[in-house]
Amino acid sequence: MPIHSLDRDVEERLSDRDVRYTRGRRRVVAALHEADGPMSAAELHGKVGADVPLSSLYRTLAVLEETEVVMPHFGARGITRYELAEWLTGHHHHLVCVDCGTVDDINVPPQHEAAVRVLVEKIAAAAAFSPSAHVLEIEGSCSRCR
Amino acid sequence: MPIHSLDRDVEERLSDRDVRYTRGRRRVVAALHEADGPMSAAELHGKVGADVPLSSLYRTLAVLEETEVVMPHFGARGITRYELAEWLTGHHHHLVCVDCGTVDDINVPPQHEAAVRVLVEKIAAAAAFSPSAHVLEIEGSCSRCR
DNA sequence: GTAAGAATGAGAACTACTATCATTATATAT
DNA sequence: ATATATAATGATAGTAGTTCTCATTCTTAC
Ligand SMILES: [Mn+2]
Ligand SMILES: [Mn+2]
Ligand SMILES: [Zn+2]
Ligand SMILES: [Zn+2]
Repeated sequence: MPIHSLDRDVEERLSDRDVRYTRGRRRVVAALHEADGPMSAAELHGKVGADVPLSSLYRTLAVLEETEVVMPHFGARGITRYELAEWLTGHHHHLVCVDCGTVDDINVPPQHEAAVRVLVEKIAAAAAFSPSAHVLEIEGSCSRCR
Repeated sequence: MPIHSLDRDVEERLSDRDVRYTRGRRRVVAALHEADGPMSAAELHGKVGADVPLSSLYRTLAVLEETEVVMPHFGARGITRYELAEWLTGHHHHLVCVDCGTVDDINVPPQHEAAVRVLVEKIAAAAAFSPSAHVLEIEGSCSRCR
């Protein structure tokens, strides 16, 4: 998705909720748009510039999470990373580096995704659990660590 | 797996690495064995008894993690939960409650597990990534929250 | 038993994150 | 355009979860 259309979508979502889409918030959304996987507060701090205070960054992330513009990811080494919500990016999965913790997005072709969904339904049904979503993460060593 | 055979396996693993299998460590392993999903340090503290200091509990968990008797799980709301490693429990997946964060083990019948593995291989291959493991978590509301 | 090394307990320290509050920016009304 | 109300921000203090330090106690090997 091009940045301007993303920006328009986020703008609309925020204005619907009477939340302002300020310069600081735009910078975070842009940084997440450029990223190729979820980013931690510290990583974002480096990317959007250290002049943005960490407290503001955390608050911005909290606001964007409440408005469902971003989603938290808790999958690696206990640090929270954020990514744009799937209604903005499309559903996808992750490659997680077991050595350094880096998380990269991976797009799954539709037929495989459909197969995953079917499997999840079957597995959940056997436990009388009705799934609202699934998370599939593939672990291995990233190119930097290999 | 019965507790005494689990205990024997852990004992052997630790003695192979010249690490002692002490009373405190046994209590943590037993608590994890009785649990039906990964447990946080706080939850374990409640279960093994508040007389065990938290610092000792954390250290015990660190030792058991280094020796690969337990594995950390980072999937819910940023708190680390521990479970017995899969060489002790068998490979399995998780049902994660999106409301309260509870994580429950779910066993996947072999044919479905095989299908998951095949899918993971295909998806990873498309990204030139060679997977060492996969994590499949099914999200929904647990029985308590429903 | 004694000596050496390992484990433990108490508490300090650290890191990621959250809350507070005074200041600044923005939006709306006039 | 100015005034007023409200929202966002920055600096900083506070909190929760986790790790580190070090003195003491327990185990193991001799
Ligand atoms: Mn992602
Ligand atoms: Mn489990
Ligand atoms: Zn890596
Ligand atoms: Zn629940």
